[in-house]
Amino acid sequence: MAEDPEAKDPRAKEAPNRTDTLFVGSLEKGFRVLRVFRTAQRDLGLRDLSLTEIAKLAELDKSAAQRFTNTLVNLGYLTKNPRTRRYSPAIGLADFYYTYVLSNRIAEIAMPRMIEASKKFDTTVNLCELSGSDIVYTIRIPHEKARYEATVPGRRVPAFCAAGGVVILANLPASERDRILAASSFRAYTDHTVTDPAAVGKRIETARARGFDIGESQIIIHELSTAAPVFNSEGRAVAALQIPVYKPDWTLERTQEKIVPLAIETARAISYSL
Amino acid sequence: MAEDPEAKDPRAKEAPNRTDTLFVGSLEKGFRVLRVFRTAQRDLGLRDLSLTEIAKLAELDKSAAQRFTNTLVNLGYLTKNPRTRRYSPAIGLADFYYTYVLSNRIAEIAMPRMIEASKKFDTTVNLCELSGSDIVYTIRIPHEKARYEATVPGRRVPAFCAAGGVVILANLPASERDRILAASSFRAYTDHTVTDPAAVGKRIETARARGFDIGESQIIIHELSTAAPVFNSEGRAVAALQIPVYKPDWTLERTQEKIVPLAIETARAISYSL
DNA sequence: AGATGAGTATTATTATTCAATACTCTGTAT
DNA sequence: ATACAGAGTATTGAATAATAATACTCATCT
Repeated sequence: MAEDPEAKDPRAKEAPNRTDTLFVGSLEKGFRVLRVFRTAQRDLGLRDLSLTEIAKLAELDKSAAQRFTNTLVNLGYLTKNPRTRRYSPAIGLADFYYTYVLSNRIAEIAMPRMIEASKKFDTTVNLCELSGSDIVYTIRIPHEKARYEATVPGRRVPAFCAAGGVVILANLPASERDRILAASSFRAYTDHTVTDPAAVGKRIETARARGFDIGESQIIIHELSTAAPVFNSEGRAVAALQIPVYKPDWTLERTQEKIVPLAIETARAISYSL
Repeated sequence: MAEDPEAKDPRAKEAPNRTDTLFVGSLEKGFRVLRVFRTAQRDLGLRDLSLTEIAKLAELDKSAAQRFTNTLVNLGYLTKNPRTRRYSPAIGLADFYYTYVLSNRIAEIAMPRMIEASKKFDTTVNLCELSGSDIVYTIRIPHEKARYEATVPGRRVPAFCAAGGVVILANLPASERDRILAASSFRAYTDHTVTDPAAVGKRIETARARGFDIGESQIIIHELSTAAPVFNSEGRAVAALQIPVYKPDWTLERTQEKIVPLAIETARAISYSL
C-alpha cells in the first residue's frame, strides 16, 4: 500500500530538486492530496475519501491533511459532503484539462480529422501522448460503448503495452526509448499482455518497420487496438493516433484491411499539418 | 455525490476564508499560476507565457513567479521550452479531469446513453454541470466539426445564456437560482445573446414549463442549442444534456421535431438511472 | 452511559516561504 | 564589435506563514 508502483513520475526520481530553495513544498503537498483520489479510485474503488484516509494515502499527518483539504475545498477543487464529511474531486478540476488541450496545437489540428475518421466505420478514435513511461489519451472521440474508463480523456496506461505507446516508442531516438523502457514496470493488464522485455522490443521493432502496431487484448480483453505515429515538422514522434475495435464484431484480418489504413492515413494527415 | 458542492453558506462564497489559519496561501498561489494560462489563451490568444508575463498576470512578483513556475515544472504540470524559456501547460494536467470524471456517477451513467444518442442524427452530444454561475461541459461526444474550443471538455460558459445552464437554473430552488443570477455578469457572446435580465428570467420560466430550452446563436452563431435537465433521485437538477446543431443544415422547426425529443428522452433515461 | 475514533479549532514555535538583490545570459542597437 | 537593456537565474537573511501538537466537539457503537 505504501508503495505505489507506477503512479509516480519517473522524472521525480531522476532529478528531485525537492531541497531546492525554489521548490515550494506546500504546493507539492496540495497536489499530493489531489493525486490520492486517483490511486484510491484505481486500487480501492473509492469515489470519495475521509480526512483520515487522505492523510494516510498522501502520507501527511492529520493537521496537514486538514489544512490542504480545507484549502482545496475553498478553491473549488474538492467538495465535501457535509453529512458524511467525505471529500471528492470537484468540477473545478476540469479546467486544467481544457487549459492543456487548448494550449496543444496537435490536439487542435487532430480533432476535425479524428471526428471524420470516427465516422468511417463508426469506431472510437483516440489521440495519445507520452508522459513519463505512460501514454495519456488526450483527445477521444468515443463511438463504441467500451468500458467506461476507456472512453475518458486523461486516462493513463503503460506505453510498453498500449499500441499507441508502442508506435511512439518505435519512432523515438534509441536512447530515449531505452530510458523509458528501463523505467517501465512490465505489469500485465490481461492474460495476453506482452510483458517479456525481449518480446516488447521485437514488437517495437516491427511497429517501426511497418509504421503501425496492432495490440490484441493487451489492456482490455477482446480489444484490437491499432495505432500509427504522428510526427511533427522536425520528424519527431509526438503523438499516436489509435483506433480500438472489438471482437467478435471485428477480426484481426478485417482490422488489418480496414482500420490500419485509416489509422495510418489519419495520422499522416495530422503530421502533414503540424 | 448527490449533494450540490457549492451549496454551502452563500456568504462564504463571496469572502473566502483566505485569512483562516487552515488556508494554505502557497497552494492558492500555485493554482493562480496555472489559471493564468487559461485567461491568457482566451484574452491574449497565447499558448505559452514568459516568466514576466506570468508574474504580471498572476499578480506575483518576479521571485514568487520564479518559485512557483519552478515547482510546477518539477511536478510535471508546466513545461518550459529551454530555448524560448517560455512556459506552457503540460500533459500532467490531464490527470485531474480523469480523476474528476471517474469520481462522477452521473458521467458514468450518461456516457453510453450519450454515445447512443449521438448516432441517431450524427450530432454532438454534451453533458454539462453547474459551477458557480457558469456551466462546464463534462462529457462531450463530438460529431460535428464545430469550432475547436466547443468540442473540448472542461469548457466553461455563463449559465444564463447557455441552453444547458438555462434548464439547470430553471429547475433549481428559487433562492439558489436568484443567487446565481445575481452573481452573473450578463455579457453577450454574439449579437443574439439574450442579456436583458427580464428576458433571461422569461427564458428560464419557459424552460421550466416546457422541460427543455433551445438557444439560437446564443454563444456561437448559427448554433441551435437544445438542452434538457437531468435530475438525481432526490429530484434535484444536477446536470443537463445538451445537443448543438447548426444552421443551415438544421432549422428551428426540424430541431424542435427531432432534437428536442431526443434530448428529453436521453436526459430522462439518465435521470432514471441515478 | 461510556468509550472509541473521527473531525474541528486553537496556538506557540520554527521551518519554510519570501522578497530583495546581485549575477548571468541573450538579443538589439550603436 | 561593444555596450546596453531586458529577461531570466541564483543566493541569502529575515520574518511571515505554515506547521504540528493538543485540546475540544461530535457521532457511533458496545
